Amino acid sequence: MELLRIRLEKLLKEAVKTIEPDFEDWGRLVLQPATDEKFGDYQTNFAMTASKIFRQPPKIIAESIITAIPANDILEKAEVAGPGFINFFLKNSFVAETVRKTFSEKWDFSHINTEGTVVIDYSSPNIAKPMHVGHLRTTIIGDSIKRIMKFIGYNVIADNHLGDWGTQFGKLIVAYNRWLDKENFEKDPISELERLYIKFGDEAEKDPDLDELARAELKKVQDGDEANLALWKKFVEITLSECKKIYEYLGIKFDTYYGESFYHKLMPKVIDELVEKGLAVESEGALVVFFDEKENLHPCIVRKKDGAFLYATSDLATIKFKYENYKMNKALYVTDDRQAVHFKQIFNIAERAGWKMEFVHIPFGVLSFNGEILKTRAGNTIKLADLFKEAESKGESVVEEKNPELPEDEKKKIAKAVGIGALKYSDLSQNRTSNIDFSWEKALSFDGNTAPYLQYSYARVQSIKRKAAEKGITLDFNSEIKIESDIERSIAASIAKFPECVEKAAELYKPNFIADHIFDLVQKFGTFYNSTPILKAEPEQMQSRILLAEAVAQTVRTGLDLLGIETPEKM
RNA sequence: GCGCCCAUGGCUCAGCUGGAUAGAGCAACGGACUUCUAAUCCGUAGGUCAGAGGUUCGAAUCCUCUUGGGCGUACCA
Repeated sequence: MELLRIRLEKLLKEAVKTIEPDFEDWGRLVLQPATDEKFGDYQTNFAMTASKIFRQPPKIIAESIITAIPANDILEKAEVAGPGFINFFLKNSFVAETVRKTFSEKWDFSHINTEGTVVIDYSSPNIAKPMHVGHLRTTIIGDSIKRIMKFIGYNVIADNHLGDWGTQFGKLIVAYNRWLDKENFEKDPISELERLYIKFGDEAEKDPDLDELARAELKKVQDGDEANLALWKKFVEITLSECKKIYEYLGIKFDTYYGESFYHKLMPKVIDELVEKGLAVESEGALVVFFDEKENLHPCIVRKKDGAFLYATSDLATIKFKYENYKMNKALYVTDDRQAVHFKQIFNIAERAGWKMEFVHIPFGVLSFNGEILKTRAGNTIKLADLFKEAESKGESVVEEKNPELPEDEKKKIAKAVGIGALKYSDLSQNRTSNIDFSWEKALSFDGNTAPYLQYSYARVQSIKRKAAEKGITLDFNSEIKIESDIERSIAASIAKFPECVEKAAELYKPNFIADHIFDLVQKFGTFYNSTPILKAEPEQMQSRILLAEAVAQTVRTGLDLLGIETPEKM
């Protein structure tokens, strides 16, 4: 089904062509959702921006556009307003029919170029360090963006670019060889690795030579030293299996796990190519790429003086690999804001190397706790296991209170969906660029603009449907939805415009647009629900109202699904 | 020093890349459960959008400067 905006744009274009046949600057013709319902459904400021070109006052242009709009069955009226806006009011019948069609038809996003592959790099934990809350943002935001891109119709590959080849291995090997607690390692390998990592940091502060040793050990890994390679492999296996448990728990799936080690063998060739193309030159013993002065970027080291590769090298290798193995549309990177400069450098180098594709760094704000940035070394992290447990138990206590008669396993499932939903939503519902100071209270809030609130509305609709079924009423998806009140009109319009908000979310990589939209929809539904009887209405009215409620529920479910949040049938 | 991000009611945040009277949620206050789940709903109160200039029909949004915060700045990722 065509988006409403696209439908309307076509009409508008026809109208403009009629009054100004030579006009071609269609980029100017922007249709926006109305800022207030009293201004209708959509508005355009075209008449104002075109005023200079057409050499006429905005209001005159607006008037002639309105009269030139071809006959159609979607528009109730169009009005000139304020300094020259044109406000468009859609017919109730058209909006209602659009809502009804959402039950059987998919939205058509063919006006967006989705050709080729989109690779999205997110989560990407550092192997051998335990994941903590700090890793949650990239994971949750990345997963949501992946879902959104897929919904639009992109062919998406979710890539977990594991940090499995970096400095931490050198440090860990040094620590492992010196301070390993064998018993603990066998019992709980992850926590022993964490202990060793922290221990190394503490020791290195007293003895800076240790860092040098660590670098040497890392180099040995990268050069294929057997003993070190075996240790490396062990560390990777241990942490990766732990990470995968977390992903499974969160309902997050990756298509590829091409970590840095995967690209290692490609790196020398990347370096060769950069040197060949005159991009990388030697400086102070290292191999470095310099940038044009106007870029305002500091030089980027692609090979250390000891011959080892780094983060930049592996990212460049990744890009070259993508360029050669996929028909790339976009390469997306979801990492925190502090890496912005790194990606500017990498993208600039890749472009100069001729690895053509669209690069987007999708940054998010840094997560802190009590004002301090979370660091494994500082020991101020919140363990994911604790966070998840807390989320579930809070969910459990509410379910227990509201629905004690449900079977235990269902209560458990609901508790998890609600608790984890609240957690994910607290992050996804705000603009990703803001820095967040983690708060238990906020992360696990169930009231107001939260996932449980949205899930609750969904569950209420399911409950109505169950009650209807008990009464022997069957849902007829072909029957008409009749808009009988302002609130119903408002709800229907919100549902019909939902895909446009997904489109916007995809364009700007901002899941919070979706959260905003469904929250607004659900608030309206709350008003409707509390003021309008459904099951006690006359048969025809009842059918129409149930369908509208069902459309709300389906939109909420779709929206929450795009955020990676589940919708239980009861709660 | 240079660069990036940020500043919106008491608190936490939206604000769809310049639109009409700046919106929510918490918290506060007053109302609504013999009625489809009160994890809800209705209402009241609360703002010089950090400050000053500029751009224009029109600025929280764009430009410049100032103040105050966060971050990054060649061998970490």
